[in-house]
Amino acid sequence: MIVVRTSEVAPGSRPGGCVERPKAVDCDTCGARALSVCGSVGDSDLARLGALAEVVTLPAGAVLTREGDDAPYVFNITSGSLRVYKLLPDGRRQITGFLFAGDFLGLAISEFYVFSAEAIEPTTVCRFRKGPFRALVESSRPLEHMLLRRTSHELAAAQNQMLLLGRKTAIERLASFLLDLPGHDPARPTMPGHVRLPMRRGEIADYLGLTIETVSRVLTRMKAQGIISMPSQNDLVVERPELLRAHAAGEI
Amino acid sequence: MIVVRTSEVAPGSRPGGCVERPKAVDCDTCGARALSVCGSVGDSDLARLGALAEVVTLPAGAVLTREGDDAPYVFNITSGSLRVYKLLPDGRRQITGFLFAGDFLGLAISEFYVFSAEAIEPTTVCRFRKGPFRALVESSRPLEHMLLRRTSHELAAAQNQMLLLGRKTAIERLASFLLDLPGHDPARPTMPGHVRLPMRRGEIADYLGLTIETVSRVLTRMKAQGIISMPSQNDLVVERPELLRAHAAGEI
DNA sequence: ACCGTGCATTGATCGGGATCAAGGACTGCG
DNA sequence: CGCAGTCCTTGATCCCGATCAATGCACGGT
Repeated sequence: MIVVRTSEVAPGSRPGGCVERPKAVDCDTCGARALSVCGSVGDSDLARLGALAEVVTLPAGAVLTREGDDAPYVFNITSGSLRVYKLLPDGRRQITGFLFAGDFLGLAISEFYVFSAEAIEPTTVCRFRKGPFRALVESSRPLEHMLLRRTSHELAAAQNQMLLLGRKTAIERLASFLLDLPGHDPARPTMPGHVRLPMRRGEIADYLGLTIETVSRVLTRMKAQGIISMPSQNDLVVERPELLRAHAAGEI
Repeated sequence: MIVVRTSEVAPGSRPGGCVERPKAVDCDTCGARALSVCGSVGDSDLARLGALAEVVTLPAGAVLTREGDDAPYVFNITSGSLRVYKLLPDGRRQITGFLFAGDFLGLAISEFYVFSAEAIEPTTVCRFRKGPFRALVESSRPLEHMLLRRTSHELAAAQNQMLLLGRKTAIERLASFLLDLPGHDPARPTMPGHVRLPMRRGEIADYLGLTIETVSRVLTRMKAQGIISMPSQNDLVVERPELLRAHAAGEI
């Protein structure tokens, strides 16, 4: 039995504090469409999707799902970011993933949520009732195909995370994490190597199977070695991507 | 950088030693059919599946796939067991799963294998060329549906394994592992609580993110506490399932 | 400007599991 | 049967990351 500092458990969460403002949905102007499952369906199916969708606006810390609760919805993130996690009875937390605009939540469909999900920052999601959504999936071949593709990719990512959690050292975990974050694709018009860290140290720690202190120490060490720099606590610049990649692969 | 005892890396593997004996396939008499994706398709699709299938017989230690290799096949296990794993360059190994009769390998489909897979004991699999298999999936709605269901379940299992690897203690990991192994469903006519361990200690260790020594010590401790008994090295009886469950959940 | 609060960093110490190192047990084979 | 090879168990010691404990820092409220 391991006692966990209670402040680490879902720090900003306010049970039931999820502010919901269902609005009319306009998929045509949705910035996340190209990134999400919605981008794979034709016009008629998109109209049906839009008819099913409710836009929900979440303030930072709002609870979207709670592990074990009845699961009436699946979600598509349109902006912001979420933490998805599982808890042990004594409060130990494993964050299984961070979700960003375009990501889909609810692939591991079951009668009950098998994870909790909370907004890290102000976030908007499209919410679908599971029943009608399933019916739409039944009738839309491209949508089901896209879901299978996405689920397969998530599974592959999960297997990489198992390698990380089971066998990598602290610095290798951080290096892998920083490379996986959005912000490395050269297609984007942002500063190259610039990575935004919307989550706190405690969330990084719970994602990587480490503690806050170790995360902080490793980041400090990386700064000292010139591998990264941090303009602010939540912004990071990869100065030596090749070193980061070598660490991530366990080659150093 | 961490040096790994080379004997731990794929101990019994013989590169290229996969003995292949393609035979005519008779799905009707296949004992694994009820357990596998094949069980979900109608007679006509089953006939097409059977036409695509090649039965491959693997001796213990044979290599089925190698991470990074070109991936022409997907597989369905009909008997025996496999280890599926990923390696770091220095030989550290993370086993992402053990597969048994009825399990499907190749859900995380890509152009290249993203994992290695080897037979733990004498094993038979049905092998399908990826292209024709995909075409069949395209044309069979129930098959695609079944694949999505299976992939979703695997994803949920992977998330549980992340919790295990990131946050559970050694005894909690072993307890969870023993409960997840086949042999606990009351439907089966075997001795209740009896579990077969076809894999070696080193494989259990690499699955749970531990070392051989720790696995051995924890099993010894569990025996001393009367939670389990071990008639032989590869056979285990759960004497106190409620204690095992409490440990697995992290409640002790 | 001054706190108060929450998060991040840094330092000192601890401990669970890794590593190092023998033994012991099982299995197949001459 | 004896022997070799392989795997498993057990003991001694070590070390990476956890834990305990301040301190630093940014921001918001008054």
